Amino acid sequence: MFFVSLIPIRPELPFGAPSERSDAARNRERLLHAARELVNECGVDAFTMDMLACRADVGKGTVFRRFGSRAGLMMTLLSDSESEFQRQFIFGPPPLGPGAPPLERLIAFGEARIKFVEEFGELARAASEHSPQNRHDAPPVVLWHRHIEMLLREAGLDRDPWLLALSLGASLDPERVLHSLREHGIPQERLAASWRELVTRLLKDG
Amino acid sequence: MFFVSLIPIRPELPFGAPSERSDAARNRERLLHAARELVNECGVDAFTMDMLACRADVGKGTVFRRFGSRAGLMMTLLSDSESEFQRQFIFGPPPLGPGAPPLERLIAFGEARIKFVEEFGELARAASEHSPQNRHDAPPVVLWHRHIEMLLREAGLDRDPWLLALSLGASLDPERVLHSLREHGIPQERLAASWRELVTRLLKDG
DNA sequence: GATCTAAACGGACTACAGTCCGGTTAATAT
DNA sequence: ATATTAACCGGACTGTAGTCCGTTTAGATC
Repeated sequence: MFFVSLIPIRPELPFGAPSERSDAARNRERLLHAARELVNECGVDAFTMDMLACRADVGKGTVFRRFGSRAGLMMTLLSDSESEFQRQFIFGPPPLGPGAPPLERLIAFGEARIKFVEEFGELARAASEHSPQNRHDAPPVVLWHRHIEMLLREAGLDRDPWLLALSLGASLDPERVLHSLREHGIPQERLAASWRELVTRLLKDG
Repeated sequence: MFFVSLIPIRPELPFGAPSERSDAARNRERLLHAARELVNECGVDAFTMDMLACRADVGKGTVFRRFGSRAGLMMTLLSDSESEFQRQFIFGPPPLGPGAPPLERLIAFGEARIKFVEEFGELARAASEHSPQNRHDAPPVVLWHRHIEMLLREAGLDRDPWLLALSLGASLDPERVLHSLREHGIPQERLAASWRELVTRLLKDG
């Protein structure tokens, strides 16, 4: 059994916080506000960092100092939703949260993730674009990967559950799921059913 | 049973080929030669289209007229190896080719794909970068996706084998496999073993 | 309040993919 | 040989992410 704690998506101020300067704080708020506005107005894909700098009335350098990259900004925008999702599968009610048998939790996890992607997929995809590092090793990704691994272990799959979790996780990748939903028009329910089928077969008789 | 034919990776000259002009042919050769040279010299990631145009002593417009995009060029560079891979799992000897039971073919397919990525992964990744379309719907991808689907069907998995094949395929995605190999230092054999475990469990008692 | 300094700022600059369009040329017809 | 023309060519141009560095300023110290 592990000890899992919520992982902050974008750890602001690494440790002994020398507390943010007031102008910096003001600009961060302005930027986040403008970013949300712009994403609503023209969508994630048409959104550019120049537009953001302009709208927030701030220099471009400031934007990048704050968020590091376009992907970093997207992560920040996603951070609250991602935390909420984490909260649900770690502390929430069963079958997603603890209390249900591992197979049921896995099924629920897939379903929930698919819904998450339906809602925030564009952001999530943009958050890992142009960076395999972000895609595979970002804190939230690592966390739900470990979650799957733990459930596999509980279900008695002891043959390299880490890699197995990686494979399962792959099929829930935002880009893939989004592509199935949007490009192939596959309904959420069918994706969820396929996931259920997959993990059910996998966990059958330990 | 389907009728499968080799899919040309980059269908040169769409249909009623009006035959390429001689200067165009010359330039295509020059470009391919220069591209291979440059990829060898500085690696896929450092490779730029400007470098290519310069090295081949050709205008930039010509490069893009020929290959459409960076990803398109990478596909072209990959095309021969990809065709060879296709040949092996469609016509080659068992267990990869026809003749072995589906589970064994599936296992062999994963192993072969992992080796392929070990060798050509950087190219393959670059060929689908910046384009979910390329990543998921490029002809070779569609082909091996259908191959997996067929094997699943043969093995008696009739519950939405198309989507199941998509999920399995996801774990063989070049970017993922490459990331495991290079970033996490996971040896090829361990990936292959995990794949074997995955599909074996999945196909157990139809 | 004056001084100091590290942090934050802004916007010009670079790198790269991809587009555009006026000029050139290979192939064909005459 | 000459004319014709559709395909081809080059390279200047655009859009966007990300960097750099001289300037400004918040906030702490005296």
